[in-house]
Amino acid sequence: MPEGHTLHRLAGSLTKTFADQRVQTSSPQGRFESGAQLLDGLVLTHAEAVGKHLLVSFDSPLRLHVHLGLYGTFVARRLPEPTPVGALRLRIVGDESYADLRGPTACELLDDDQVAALFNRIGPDPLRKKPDPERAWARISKSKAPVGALLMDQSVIGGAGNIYRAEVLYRQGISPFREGRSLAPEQFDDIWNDLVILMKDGVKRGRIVTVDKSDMRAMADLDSDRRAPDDRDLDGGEDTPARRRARRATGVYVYQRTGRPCLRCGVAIAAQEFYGRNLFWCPGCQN
DNA sequence: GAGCTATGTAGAC
DNA sequence: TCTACCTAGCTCT
Repeated sequence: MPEGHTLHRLAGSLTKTFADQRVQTSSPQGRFESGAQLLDGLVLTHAEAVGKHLLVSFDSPLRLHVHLGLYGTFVARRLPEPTPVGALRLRIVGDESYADLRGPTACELLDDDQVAALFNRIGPDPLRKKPDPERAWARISKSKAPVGALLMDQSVIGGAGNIYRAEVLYRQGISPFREGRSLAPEQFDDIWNDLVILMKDGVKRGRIVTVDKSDMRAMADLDSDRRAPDDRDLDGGEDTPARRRARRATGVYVYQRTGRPCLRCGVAIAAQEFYGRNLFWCPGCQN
């Protein structure tokens, strides 16, 4: 389930697996049948990511555009290919491997103009080679919208999602409720630079870890009471699935850690629905 | 095995 | 603002 780092990792994996191979494509589910027919028999040249979008190029003017949405998957495995099961939108078969795409929000073919339009509507991506953070700052510095919402807006910054939003604001001690225009330029620079570090690390690891090495031990100690009786009584409530999830998430400071004490100030991590998504933050140290 | 939830977006209204 | 997308990991029974 992807933020930008997942897509960049996927693009690298698809390139490595299929580059310069003539591929067979099909849409067993039928929802991408015409597109799969157009791609069938072409040479896949490379894949790249921009924000949370994936673009796959072939020896053709058309490019495959995929957005995985909340629960799409695109997984490559070694041949032999198994019989398709369930809602399989697209299968790509190469010389030694195949890849299955399931449940995407977008799976379509784009021409050059449409690809250009896609790039235009996505903000600078911290994982691209030469992103232009000034574009993001131009939007944020003029906006009355809360910075917690701006960081999730893909036209402001491409690729950051709910976890990176929560974690980078915590790491920089900035309240998600502050208006974008109230940030100092240096604060934006710190957010951007931290995103670059965290997201690159996410690509490398294949998962999001935002806790600094120097805090790892303290976080583990903080969570060492996983089965302690008072764990159920942080705010007087019963144990819940959310709380159990939170206890497992030791690689992050605030995301899905509702009710757990903040590593730095001890105040309970807060959560609320915010612009239709769950927002997590520390009311003690994010101002 | 059933039920719930989630790292997201597009499109309908 | 609501709904579709229809996966997959987790918990509960």
